[in-house]
Amino acid sequence: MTDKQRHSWVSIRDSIREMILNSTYGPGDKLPRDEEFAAQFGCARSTVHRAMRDLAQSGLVERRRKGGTTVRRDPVTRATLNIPITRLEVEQKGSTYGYQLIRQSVQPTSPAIMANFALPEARPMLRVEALHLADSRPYIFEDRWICLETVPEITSVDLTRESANEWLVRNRPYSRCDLRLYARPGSASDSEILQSNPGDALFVMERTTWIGEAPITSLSAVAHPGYQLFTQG
Amino acid sequence: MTDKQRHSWVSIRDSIREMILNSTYGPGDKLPRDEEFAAQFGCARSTVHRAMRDLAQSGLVERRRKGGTTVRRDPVTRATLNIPITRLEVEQKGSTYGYQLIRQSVQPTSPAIMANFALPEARPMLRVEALHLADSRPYIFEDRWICLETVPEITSVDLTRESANEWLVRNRPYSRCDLRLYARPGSASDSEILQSNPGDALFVMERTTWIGEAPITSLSAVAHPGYQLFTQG
DNA sequence: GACATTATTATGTAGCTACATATTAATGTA
DNA sequence: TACATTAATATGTAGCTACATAATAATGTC
Repeated sequence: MTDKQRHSWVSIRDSIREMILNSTYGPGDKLPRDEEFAAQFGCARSTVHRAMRDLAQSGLVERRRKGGTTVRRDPVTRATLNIPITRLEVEQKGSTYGYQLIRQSVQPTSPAIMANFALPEARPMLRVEALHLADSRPYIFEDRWICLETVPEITSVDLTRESANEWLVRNRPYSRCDLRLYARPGSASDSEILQSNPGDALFVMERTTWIGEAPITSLSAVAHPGYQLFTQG
Repeated sequence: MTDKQRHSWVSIRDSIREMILNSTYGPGDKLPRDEEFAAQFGCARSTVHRAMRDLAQSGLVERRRKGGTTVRRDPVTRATLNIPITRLEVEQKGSTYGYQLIRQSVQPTSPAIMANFALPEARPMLRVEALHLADSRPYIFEDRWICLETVPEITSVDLTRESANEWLVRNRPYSRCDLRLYARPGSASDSEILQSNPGDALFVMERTTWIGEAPITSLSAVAHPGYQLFTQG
């Protein structure tokens, strides 16, 4: 009678990871088939499969049907960013949240926004410029474009009271989100809105979302000097 | 005889997501049990389970044993960052990669690095300052600390030829990675190394990794002006 | 030999059962 | 009433079978 202890997929995953890290299998090598691993570990193929899926998702191995599983030649660092509603971010730091609508107007899509959405032609969109505050100090300034064809209800929302950020996130789940992060020097208008000094280094988050193929919103959020973005382990 | 078409977990997930988005279930609401959904959709509980796991991972719902599944009151945007080896990043842009070791020395941990690792006391570490180049132009400058207790072999690696980035990623998989992103104005030494102008806005990525509880490396990578970080959809 | 067709193969998914685990609700006892 | 113990419950996981799918290898035809 063989030893029939239960193997968790986590322990299987760790065993395989260990083998990769101690060079039993090196970069580019083909790993045994799931079934072979299952026999080796004395567990079911489904358990190996789950372990492998996790390793593949974390970027350590690559899987292809028929092709089998190979150790990635060039491992990537994968990190998950958690971007909450700005109000919550502020409140979780123990600060008081404030919000201020600056401008709002219907405009045809600018070339930059068309590029973000990969749109071939301009569409009518609502452009909303607003400021998020923490303890009455500027926190994040957002310049947002909302597609009126996809989100017509936005015109009947009072954006002086509720931020477009909050309304959209609560009412319009998205199926795809593109993110772009970079630094840029603060302009004169930045320093006016964010009460920063001209030439300050500003952290910019550009975010574009779709539901299916339909564009929802594209925005550039400029944070106050000193802002930091973390991963949540 | 009931209609026995196969339901993929993806379609089940999308159906449930759709219900949440069209307010069949609102923020904070408790969703039916997996079994009930399974009966409703005419599929197995395991299929609903997989759909739910995905929704939970993407941040739309929260699951708790016995507590059931609830729609998150405050949805978060979750994005996965793909951070490849710097050499690959450069090569994938079609540029020629270059590498240059600037300084290397054994030092006791600085307070900032101790904080990154959450270490109670200083440990001997190898500090490596190096520059990554794209088409002979500065691309990313990294200031890296490597824990000698966890990675003693690093002392026998010729870091003038191989970057610590590459050696570590190939030889030392990690189990935990903390990431911090921010912008900071370039200092005089930055502008010398990165050939930037003083006052340029620089994008900084701080990365700290562990294997189990043991610290591996902590680094601050400063990118050349104009650098952008993307999510890979 | 070039190209279309047909096996082969390893991963991916759906469905089932059984049991594990965490957490809440119910119950019993001082 | 207060607190410990026990039952109930929804999700989580392991194992199994069967079939789907994609990609490669083998084969056949001109």
